[in-house]
Amino acid sequence: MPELPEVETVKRALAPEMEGYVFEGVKCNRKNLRFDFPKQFAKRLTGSKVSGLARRGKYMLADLSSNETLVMHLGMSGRFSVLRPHHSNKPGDFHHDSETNPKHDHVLMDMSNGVRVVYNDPRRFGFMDLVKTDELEICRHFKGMGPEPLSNGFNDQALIDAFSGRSAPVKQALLDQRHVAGLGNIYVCEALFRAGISPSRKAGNISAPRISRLVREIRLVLEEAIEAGGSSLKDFASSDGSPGYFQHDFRIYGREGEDCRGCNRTIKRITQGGRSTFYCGTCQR
DNA sequence: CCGCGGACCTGGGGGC
DNA sequence: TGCCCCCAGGTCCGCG
Repeated sequence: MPELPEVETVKRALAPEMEGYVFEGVKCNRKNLRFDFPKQFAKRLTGSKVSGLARRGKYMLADLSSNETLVMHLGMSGRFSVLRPHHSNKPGDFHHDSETNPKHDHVLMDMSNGVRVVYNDPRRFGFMDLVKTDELEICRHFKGMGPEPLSNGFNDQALIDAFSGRSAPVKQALLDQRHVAGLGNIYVCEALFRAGISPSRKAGNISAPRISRLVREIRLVLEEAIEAGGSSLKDFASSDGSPGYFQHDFRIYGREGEDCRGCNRTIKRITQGGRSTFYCGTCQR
């Protein structure tokens, strides 16, 4: 369920388990996810140290001592689990995460601190890649990607410029990672509701003050979601360290037929670009 | 270049 | 119990 806040939460959960440690063994249980794994994937990782974890949009990045960066995308259903050796002391005997079906455990990463990081992804829309670190920004994943919504590069003028002349509905424009990075179906719905903007309105037809409001609400909703992820992380860490995903309290997403919090009228659902959009026809114009 | 529709996958839930 | 349809937090590609 990975939009920006979920990926950020996963990154924060994995950082203490991976940063500063070496890949001692890596195993792929199949040759591809959405795409083939890169050539010699496991071999190129093995023996390299993770100097740091980072995030760009919905991608998680692990900078390596080999001067490559491991690029990871969770698609729709990707999850990481952190497994620790069983108390039995038997080497290789790992506690199992009951939440996920082990037949979708596609990548196993054994770190030098004894932790095993497992990537599980039933739908296999996720993928992993290895890119030269100094070419990260020009690689196919990030070339043309828009600004980070929580950075200074994302501001009123940036979104005005990005939307200028666009006839696409603002819902679609916000999902386009070239305009702003990291938003997905949920947080686009939430941000548009909070900003009082109809998802069907043409992106190029929103006044500057309303774009300014949208910029502010995008930031706020993402910050709140990251905050919620941080608190759910504490709960998970006490059990098996599995990052997991959290239920944020959405105001509009998934609430078709319920009363709008703003006006008590019924929340509607439409389809845009083949995906559900939830909105209030009264509060959003 | 832009916008749109389909493709890629598996699993869960509801209706019959 | 099974079957069939719809739905799901993402992107990539090819068409007009």
